[in-house]
Amino acid sequence: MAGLNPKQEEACSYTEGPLLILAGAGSGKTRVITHRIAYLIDERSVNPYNILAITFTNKAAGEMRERVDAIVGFGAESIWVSTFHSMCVRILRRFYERLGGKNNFTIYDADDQKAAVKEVLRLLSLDEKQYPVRAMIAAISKAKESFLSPSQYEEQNAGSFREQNVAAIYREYQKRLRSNNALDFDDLICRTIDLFLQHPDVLELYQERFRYIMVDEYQDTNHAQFVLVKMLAAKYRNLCVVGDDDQSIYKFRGANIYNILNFEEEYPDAKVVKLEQNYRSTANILNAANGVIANNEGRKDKSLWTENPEGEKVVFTRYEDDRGEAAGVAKRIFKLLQAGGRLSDMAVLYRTNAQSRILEEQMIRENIPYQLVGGTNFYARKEIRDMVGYLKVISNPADDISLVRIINVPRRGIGDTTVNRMRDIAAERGTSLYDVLLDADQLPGLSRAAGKVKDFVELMERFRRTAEDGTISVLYQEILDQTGYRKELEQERTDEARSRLENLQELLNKISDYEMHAEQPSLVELLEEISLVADTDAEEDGSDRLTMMTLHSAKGLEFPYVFMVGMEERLFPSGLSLDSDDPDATEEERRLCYVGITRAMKQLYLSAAGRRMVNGNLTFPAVSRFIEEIPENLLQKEGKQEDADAIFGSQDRNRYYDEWQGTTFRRKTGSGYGVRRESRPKPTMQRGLPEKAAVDYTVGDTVKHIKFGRGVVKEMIRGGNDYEVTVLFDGAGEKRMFASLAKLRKV
DNA sequence: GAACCCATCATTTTT
DNA sequence: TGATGGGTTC
Repeated sequence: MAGLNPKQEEACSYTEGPLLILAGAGSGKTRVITHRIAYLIDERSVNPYNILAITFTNKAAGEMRERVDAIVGFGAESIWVSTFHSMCVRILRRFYERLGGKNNFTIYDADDQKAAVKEVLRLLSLDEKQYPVRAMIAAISKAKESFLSPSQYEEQNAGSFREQNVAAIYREYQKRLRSNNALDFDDLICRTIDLFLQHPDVLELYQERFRYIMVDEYQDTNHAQFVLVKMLAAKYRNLCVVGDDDQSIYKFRGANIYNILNFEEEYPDAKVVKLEQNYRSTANILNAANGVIANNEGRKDKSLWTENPEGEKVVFTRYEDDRGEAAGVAKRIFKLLQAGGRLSDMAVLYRTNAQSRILEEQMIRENIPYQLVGGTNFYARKEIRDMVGYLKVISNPADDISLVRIINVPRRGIGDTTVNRMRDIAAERGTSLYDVLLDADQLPGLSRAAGKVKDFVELMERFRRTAEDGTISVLYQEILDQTGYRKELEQERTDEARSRLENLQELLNKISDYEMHAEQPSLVELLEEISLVADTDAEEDGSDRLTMMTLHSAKGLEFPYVFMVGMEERLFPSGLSLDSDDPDATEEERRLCYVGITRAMKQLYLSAAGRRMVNGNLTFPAVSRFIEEIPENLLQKEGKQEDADAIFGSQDRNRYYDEWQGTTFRRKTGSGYGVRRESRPKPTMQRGLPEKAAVDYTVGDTVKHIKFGRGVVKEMIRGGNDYEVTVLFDGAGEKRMFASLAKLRKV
């Protein structure tokens, strides 16, 4: 195991029984996981077929797959590298009938859920104000995660009138999903658990298959996922979980930090390995991070250290206002560029998406190319959702939610009244809406609309026939043309319509791409990928751009130069977390700060503004407590450090803490900034740099890879003592891999 | 059914 | 500030 430190090596070679790897930021976690897999196969003769590696995001799964392929070579493809959700889909597609479902089920995403809840609220005549859709979805999700059925939920909250209604919403929601033959994301996990509980033979099948299980980002697992893993690992108990409690930042979406904190109680015989050597950051940056996180209680005891040089001090700049901050960041970026830095080495991180606007405006003004990561994703766009809606109905006509979405898009004279009447009939008959449409001409009271409904069903039936014997891309084009969707946009002749058309073209590209690469393309599988793979897997256009994103999106990434803006009380840590009665809320913000700081490799710039526009209000925020938690000797402070003094003269800072609400002013209308946002550049994936290696080839050489065969080295980037090698293979196309992992031989 | 006006409301996000 | 959703009007 060349190039691993003793702890890493220990983690790789401990293969039997439960293992907890506490992997600090930048400690070479992914390397350990991939090496461990290789070790299992090479040294312990484990059949790759018996290995399961679970990650959280598709991106992580993709990267791991690539690295595993590169290091393992032949046989690697039989390792399951998967997200929780795609693993469950795969299992359910095979066995869902055992639970009485149909295996062509549709997966409902957040938007579909929202539509379903809204329908339920209307049905139950409940007020959206009192029962906000978001909160209802959260409540349902939470209930599912703790395996509470609607009735159990009702019982548990028997005392509360409101909760009784929530239970009713949950019940109706679930009923709807069932009759629509749809599962939401939580169902994917929970129904798989149901399947295992009700059919022990199926569970055993997978226990036998997955004799070695690894879970990455274990601190992000929720309760249901914990249970699922536990069931799978129950027989062989070869469960290795990797995570960092200090990087747990997703409590708000169900992550349960106790899964990792209590792992040793759950598995008393567990071995614990701590990876505490950081290879990423300078000592100053790392110590700043340590200083901040030390203020949290209830964490696993560990302290990151590094052999890296001390480096520059962490810079903290207080700007007069938010615009000044954006300008200051831009100015600093120019300085870095002059000194030979590259934009792709820099990132600006912020707490809330709302902060991006002012930064974007500044970057546009200064002609600094940038990319936003995250934000609205491709599949959330209206035109895409519409087209996907058509595909969903074609694939699963029972999907009422999607049917209602598209039945009058583009306008075809089937208005709300008609739809509601037909829904009533469907409810009466106990059939799906689509079944009602099928005999629209027999229906009473639809006189005028009946013809239009009939036209629509005929259209849909034609699509279904195409779906049966044509390709998906042909079907897609047919939908675009025969519904008049394309024509309508073409006639609009606005920038927006043009961009929508481009997106529709992009979707076609994705579909064709899928058809070319899938082993056995099917509409069901395509839709599954669309639902499960949220973000556009970025075309890496390779152009040199600044990256801007939220702190959350930055997890798992690294950049030589990092800017963390808006280091202000009530922005970061967020006001909501400070007002929360949950003491962990502020600790989670601190972990988020820790995550942000540890993204930086060479230089970290922190900043705050003395005046900031928040939700249309002018505020005078105090400097974030996190700044004060960084040891003074690591900080280089710039700008006016006093708080609202800049505006109010000499007032006590703490007064502004207390009275911040009193110091906000409503902004008068009319001002506004001149620059409008351009269409957003598409998000691009970033990947981290690894560590060591000695190589006997260089750019231009022909090399051989165990799996991909012959190829020519196109590029070698040094990262630490490793090389990131880009090879153009004769068969497999261009691949990037690490010299230390890929067993490349010069030919 | 579409265009407009007003009121309301604001973390973080992947699957 | 801005996005969004509901209600109103033509």
